[in-house]
Amino acid sequence: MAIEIQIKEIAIDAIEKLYGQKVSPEIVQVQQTRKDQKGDFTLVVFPLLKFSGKKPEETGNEIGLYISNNLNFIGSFEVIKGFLNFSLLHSFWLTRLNEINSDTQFGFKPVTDQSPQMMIEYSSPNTNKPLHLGHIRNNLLGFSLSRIAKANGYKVVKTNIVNDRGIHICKSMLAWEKWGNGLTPQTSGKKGDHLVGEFYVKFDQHYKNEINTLINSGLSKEDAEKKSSLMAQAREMLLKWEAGDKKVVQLWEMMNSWVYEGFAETYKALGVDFDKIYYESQTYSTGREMVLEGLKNNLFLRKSDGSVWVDLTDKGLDEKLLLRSDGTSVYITQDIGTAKLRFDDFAIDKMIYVVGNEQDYHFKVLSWVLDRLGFKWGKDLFHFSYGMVELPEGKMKSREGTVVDADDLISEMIITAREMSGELGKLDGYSTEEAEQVFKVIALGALKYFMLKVDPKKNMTFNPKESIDFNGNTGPFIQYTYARIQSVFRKAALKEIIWNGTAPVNVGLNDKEKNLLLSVSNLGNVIGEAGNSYSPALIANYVYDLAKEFNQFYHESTILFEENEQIRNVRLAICKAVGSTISKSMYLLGIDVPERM
RNA sequence: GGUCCGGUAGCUCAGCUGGAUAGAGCAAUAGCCUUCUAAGCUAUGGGUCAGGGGUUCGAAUCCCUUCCGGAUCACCA
Repeated sequence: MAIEIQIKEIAIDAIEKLYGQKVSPEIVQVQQTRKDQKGDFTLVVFPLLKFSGKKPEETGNEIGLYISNNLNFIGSFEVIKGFLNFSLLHSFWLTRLNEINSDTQFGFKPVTDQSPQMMIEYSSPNTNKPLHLGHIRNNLLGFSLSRIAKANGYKVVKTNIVNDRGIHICKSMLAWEKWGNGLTPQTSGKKGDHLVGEFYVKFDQHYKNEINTLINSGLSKEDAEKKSSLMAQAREMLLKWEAGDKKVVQLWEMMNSWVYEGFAETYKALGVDFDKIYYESQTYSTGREMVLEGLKNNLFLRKSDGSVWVDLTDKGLDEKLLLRSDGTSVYITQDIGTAKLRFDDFAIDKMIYVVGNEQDYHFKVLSWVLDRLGFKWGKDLFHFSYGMVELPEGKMKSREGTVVDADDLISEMIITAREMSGELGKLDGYSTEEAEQVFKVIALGALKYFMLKVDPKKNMTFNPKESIDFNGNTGPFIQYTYARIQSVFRKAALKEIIWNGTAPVNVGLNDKEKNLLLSVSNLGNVIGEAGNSYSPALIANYVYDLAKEFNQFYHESTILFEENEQIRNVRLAICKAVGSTISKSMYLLGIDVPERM
């Protein structure tokens, strides 16, 4: 049981015994003592004064005495300005340290057949262009969430819905037919998703030219858009696709397969993966059937033009279109179908969608529509909404060429890591391949940590030139701390220092050592909290604090040069616990830690 | 206009189930590599926690309000 809770329970006892009053638990606040004060845990006395009817000093001392008499791990206590500070016995901390070190799953809950199942949807790309910075945030969040959920005892299914059909991919297809000259990823030497993306851009350019020409010939912008022959051809292609036209479907399959090869490469570089991928092309008709069935059951309404709507005004939302007047499906239709297929495929207890906050409204609607269709999980679906990634100049705009491409970014990061490592020259004993592997780990560590340490719901600014640093509050700093610890153990072996892996419990601890133990101990709780609040950022910030504290400790204290064997063993045990905690936390963020760097 | 989300140091961000003197990093300045990795450590400067009101022994944190920024309210996805 967490120490805070133990103190709290005894405190409640104390008030009843001392003052004859029953207090509710939320009034009793136990927290960690501020770093600049003596003590480990603090009971806030102010709210208890009305029960004691005495001054803060006196009340604190009475309760403090009761608690230290009833909890065997309290070493001493003092009352400062209405705060009752407890110092715990060193032996308690050291016992705790040994417990942590002997528990390889410390902080992680086991997953069994009986565990609830959680499905997490993330990534969800369109197949007409390559992944960009925004997708990176999505993928990293989704992947990290899946690991956090698993550490909290969920069976996790990672899923992806690929938006592989629709007008957008038809635009790329049409451009390729018109101006592609049979170009393929092989003949062009380009990554498949980038190639297809280029044709999407090409379509857009030609379309704009066409519109401008029409406008110059005297048409209004609206009429020009209606008269555009390129757009008409793209639409026609979509209709042919829906009708199963052989040639169109073949082209579609070919170009999508290029994109998938490209995506696979990016996903691999990012280190994310999926257990089950759904394709919109396979789910949208199910969605349409469900809407029509709902219409039959009077859950939805059909307007005079034939379009189908859901009225959610009673939920504070608007009317929302579910099927177009021509009977074709819209964006949400596909999500309805996908949801049904998923729940048919898996016994899902909890469904999480990792999707940007521009779709907050969409998911509110989806939730109610599914509820109305009779799915008991509809109301409970969880939209993990995250903010946009912006550039210093503002939003990314493909039109202005300010989109930061995922692949470009990753390779630039690796180049920077390589240069920096070269300058520092610490990997001199490594082969080229080994060193290259470490550069990748560091580069990705920097990128991932940067994206994950920010509160997901906030928009974040990404400065391509300055943002990603390798110093300070960064992934590499934490990785570095881990590498240092590993180095200590390598050196210990070289020096033939014999250590049985445990800390002696009869040794005193200095403040830094105690703080490190506290931080390690906390991370166990934080992992659970992160599971409830779904926040990789929580873990990221805690693990940074731990790494920072360790680096300070490392500079202030000797470890292997410590002559007192007992103290040396305590410090080695702390190194072990910190290293293992860092690696577990980073694992939850999807970040690897190197043995050397 | 309705709804939702944000506003904390020059910049990027923590802290938000109310607690002690609001924290990091970057940037700036000054130190520290013949001791376990200097991607590090130490020190200095930097704040009307957007403004105003309220609740409270106590507010960056909760409530109300104003201002600023973003998102959304499509037969787009």
